[in-house]
Amino acid sequence: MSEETKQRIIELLSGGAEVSTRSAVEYRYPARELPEGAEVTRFCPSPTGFVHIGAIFTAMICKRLAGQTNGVYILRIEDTDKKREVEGARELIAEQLAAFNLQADEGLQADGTISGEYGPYVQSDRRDIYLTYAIDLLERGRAYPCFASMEELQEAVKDQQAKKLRPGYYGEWALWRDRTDEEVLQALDAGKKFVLRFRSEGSHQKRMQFDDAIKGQMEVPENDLDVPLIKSDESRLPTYHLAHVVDDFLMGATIITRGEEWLPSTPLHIELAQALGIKTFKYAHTPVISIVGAEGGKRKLSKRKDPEADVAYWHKAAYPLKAVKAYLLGLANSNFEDWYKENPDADLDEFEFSLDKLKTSRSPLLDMKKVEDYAKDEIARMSQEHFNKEILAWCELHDKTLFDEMMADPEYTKAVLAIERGGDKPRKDVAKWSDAPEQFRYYYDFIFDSSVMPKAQCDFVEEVDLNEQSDVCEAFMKNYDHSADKDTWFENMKKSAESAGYALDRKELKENPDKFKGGLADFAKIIRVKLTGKTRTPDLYTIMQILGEVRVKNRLS
RNA sequence: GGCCCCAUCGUCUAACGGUUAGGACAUCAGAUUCUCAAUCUGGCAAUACGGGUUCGAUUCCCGUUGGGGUCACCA
Repeated sequence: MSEETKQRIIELLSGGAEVSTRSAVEYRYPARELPEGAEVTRFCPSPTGFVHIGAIFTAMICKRLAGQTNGVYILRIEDTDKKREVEGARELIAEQLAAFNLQADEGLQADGTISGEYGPYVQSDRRDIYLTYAIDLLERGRAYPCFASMEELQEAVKDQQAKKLRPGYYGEWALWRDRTDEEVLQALDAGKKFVLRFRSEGSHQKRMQFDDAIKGQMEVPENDLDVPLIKSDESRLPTYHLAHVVDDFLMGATIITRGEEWLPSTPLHIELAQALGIKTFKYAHTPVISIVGAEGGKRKLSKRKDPEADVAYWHKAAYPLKAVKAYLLGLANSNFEDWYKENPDADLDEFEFSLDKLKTSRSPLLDMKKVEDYAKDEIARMSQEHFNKEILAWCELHDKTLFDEMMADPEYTKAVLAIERGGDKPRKDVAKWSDAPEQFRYYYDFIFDSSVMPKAQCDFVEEVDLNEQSDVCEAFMKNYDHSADKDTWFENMKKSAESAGYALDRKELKENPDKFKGGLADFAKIIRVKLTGKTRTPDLYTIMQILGEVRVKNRLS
């Protein structure tokens, strides 16, 4: 291609503006002064308004890798696709990462500011930099304009499929790879849009090798695709491929941690780096988190079908995020679980993370039950103070009625929230803060009375005869003494149960089931449901003590 | 379809070529002076299949089957 033609293209790409030379750009990005072995990692989400749980997984790995080597963890925003960008998404990403304690050392910060000397950290702000490298490639004959329309491209793919050939823009299918200057000039004159494509020198017949820090030694065919480097629209923004290589080179990334879905395009990225004359990167392709689909079989966690794929879900349900992170860490490193058991109070960042242990992980399935298990443990271990704070904070935001009731009598609420917490065997019935209403609303008369009958109670009413219910309550109240201690209280309940026709001895009940209306457990169940509207609660004595005599009497009579 | 990755309980996983194939979650049973998801005890539960190599294979090799990823001017 003649110099003249190249100049025309450069002018079009840059819009006539001066474009820096590579050396001028690279001068602004000096080598980092970091200790031996320090890793510079980067997490690069797109601002689509959706943060995938798998992204948190990858971000966590990035942060840990940098953290434990005294390196740098960069948060870069990849917004080269303006069509997909959602307003406010950038802030959302920063906030959600911060909530997981995954704020970056460099780049976008939780408060929306940007820090670091290797910026800009938003790709759309780096357009001219990409242009510099694209033009460098063009000048050296490693890039060329392609004027093919979408239709033509699709046509070609159809053709390839019909001929059972590998689809793609390569070899003889690379429509504009070997056009003459005249043809290019003609297209330019006609004002046709064009993308700047990479001129690959690879061959699909030849094989190449690279080492993946997680997958190990890989051997794959070379890249031979002439992929687009710069898009055809007036933004003149680069594609991911160019942006990745340029940014990570300039920012001094030492390891590219990214989802496994990038594995197939790694040969391309390696060739691109070579074409630019820069050192190729070390890659670590992390497994993708999956879920069992309704159709059966594993599939990628999808944004539309699985609410839990979106990190917003975890925030909304208000799981303690440390637990979610612990679960994720356990997925990544199987020895984490043991470590965590031994160091339950340690900061998760103290865990020595290893990429190596990810080798056998293949798109693990998200196990909500296990996450909840972690969450319950986490909450059970929390200090009472912390627990109260979280519960109240959630209620204030999401259940104002309950919150107001709680605040109306702080001492009472304090007692309610402390039930069966602490000690060796704390209850584990709260897995997320949004469980609060379910767990605590029955302690408050206003809500207990005004709310529709809780479901447990509705079912129960159908099961147990109404008269029987009042008989049981009556019998119970006859012997009820609010000031009695627990043992006495229990003895009194037994007395009441017996007089109402319930068996005290399980064996006896088993032997003569017809002689009794039920066992002591059944008796207690009726009391429990009348008192709380639930079939599962902490122990009755404690509840009654906290509710107080008046409430107990009101509810049981 | 081409290319790539992967194959141990339902799930996440552990096991220098020699283990009664281990753990965690889930599940089931029993225990705990009333419920319970808490606690304790116990149970069920896996090396996809077929060939090699080897005294010996979950482990190494080959094939089959199965699953996943990817083949965009999306990242």
